Amino acid sequence: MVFRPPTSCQRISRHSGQRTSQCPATDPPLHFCATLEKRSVSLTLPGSDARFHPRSTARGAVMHDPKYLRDHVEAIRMALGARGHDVPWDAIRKLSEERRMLTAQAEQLRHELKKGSDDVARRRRAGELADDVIAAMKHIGDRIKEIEDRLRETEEALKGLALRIPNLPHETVPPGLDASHNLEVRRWGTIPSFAISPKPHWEIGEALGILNFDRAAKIAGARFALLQGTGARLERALINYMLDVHTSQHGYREVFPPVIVNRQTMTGTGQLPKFEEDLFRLRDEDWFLIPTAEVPVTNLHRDEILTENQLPLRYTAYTPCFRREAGSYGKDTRGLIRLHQFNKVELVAFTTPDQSYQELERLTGHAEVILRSLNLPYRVVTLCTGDLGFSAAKTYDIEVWLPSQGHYREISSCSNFEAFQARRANIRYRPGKKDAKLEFVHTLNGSGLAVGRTMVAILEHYQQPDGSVLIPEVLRPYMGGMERLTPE
RNA sequence: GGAGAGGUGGCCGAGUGGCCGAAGGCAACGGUUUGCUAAACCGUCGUAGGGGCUAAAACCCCUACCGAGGGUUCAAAUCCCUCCCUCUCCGCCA
Repeated sequence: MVFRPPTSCQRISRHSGQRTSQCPATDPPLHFCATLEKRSVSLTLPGSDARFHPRSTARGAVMHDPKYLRDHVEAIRMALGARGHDVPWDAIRKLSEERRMLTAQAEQLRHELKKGSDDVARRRRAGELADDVIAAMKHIGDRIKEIEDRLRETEEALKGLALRIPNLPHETVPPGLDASHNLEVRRWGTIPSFAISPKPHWEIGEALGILNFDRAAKIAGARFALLQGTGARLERALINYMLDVHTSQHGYREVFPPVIVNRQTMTGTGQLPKFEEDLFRLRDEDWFLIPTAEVPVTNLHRDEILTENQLPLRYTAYTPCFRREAGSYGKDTRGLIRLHQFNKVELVAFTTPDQSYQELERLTGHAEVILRSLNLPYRVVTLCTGDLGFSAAKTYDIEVWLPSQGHYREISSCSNFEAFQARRANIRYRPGKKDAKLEFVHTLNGSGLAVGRTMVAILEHYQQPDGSVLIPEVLRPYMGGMERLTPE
């Protein structure tokens, strides 16, 4: 298996709107994902100027120039390397060409039909008969119907496949197979040494009486947690503290969105169609529980046209998050690390393309501020191509040190999606320059932070030999001045 | 859950079968006027796909789009059906 991350991604300034402003309610637009339009993928491909413009009309996605698409299918496939391993490229290419052909035929016939109809109108007005034209047009109308039926099928098939193509990694993303190839960027804080071996957070919490997993299992099942007393209050304190910092110090606007969303919303941010098995879906409805606030908050501006001077837009949201955790059997079965329901404060940003990587650094820094103020040691790693999520172009994971496990664990994940989500969700902006075309915004988000895992880190770092746990100073105002958790 | 009203361009809002990509207004942009601002006046002004011409644009031609999907018709924003969404009233409810 060969990994070919895009090695030299020279930017070419090209922007192009590509969709109508309507977005079918249950039929998300076709997006060949990828930020290709903004990058020249430097591969040995002829004429690959990296433009890749699917088109969508109210009928759905429609195809264009086959040679063009073929170039791009190839360019994307090469650039994705192993990330594109399970994408059916041949089928995409074949369907693309078919769509191109059918579109051309349909357009030609519609042109004739239009002219014929005008002719009928003209003759009627002149008081002439038009029966011959009417007969001919009737025939053409039937042929159009046939072709459009085939076209519709082709488009649906193509769209279904194209929505499964992941985003392209940014040029600064290190190549690699899996998490072991992630690149550490920086560390902060000192890893503490404990006189006796530090207890895991669930032992600490259960001894304090603030965590109860037996009851959670009774009322819900495995991978749920019950917080009690000061534990519940600490969770609430963390949420409030994080929101306060992000709104008053970092300039984010607080939102509190629905945690149940529809299929189109899930498709806009990239959870669907590929990852349905990771989501909780409501019975009898095309509704899903959100796995992260990224989903509703990024979709705030779906199908909207923003103005450049509105950007950047920065939102923060506290929501519960729900994940099936399918395929994680046996991992992190104890404690608060991996639950079906957990709390998270999320940061979401919309920017112009030229600012998004600056924004990624900024946003990551905002998440780090929380850890620093809690005095929790952490490191930042850049995910390698093999570990990168489906929709992301670049991701920094922030990992907090967990004393009981003796290693760093993810507590935040901050990503730039470039235009990938904006394309799927049709979020555009009008550049300030006169005569400027509409462009897709860039979207970003990051946890700031995962509340449950922050609780884990606090319990473990602030545990005392007598079984109590000190409350970090910045949280004390949120705890009624309380300085220490003691057995309840 | 019951009854009703409505979804048209960035926004508001006309438009009941052909000359409608769609009047008018607002906003925006360019200009004239102006001490500055404002006002007035003139002009431009939807999006996407394909093709032509280009070094690339501009520009020209074709096609699609009036909530979504389907139907009737030579021809649909306009007529019919289904669905989605919004609003109002009634009932129920945190």
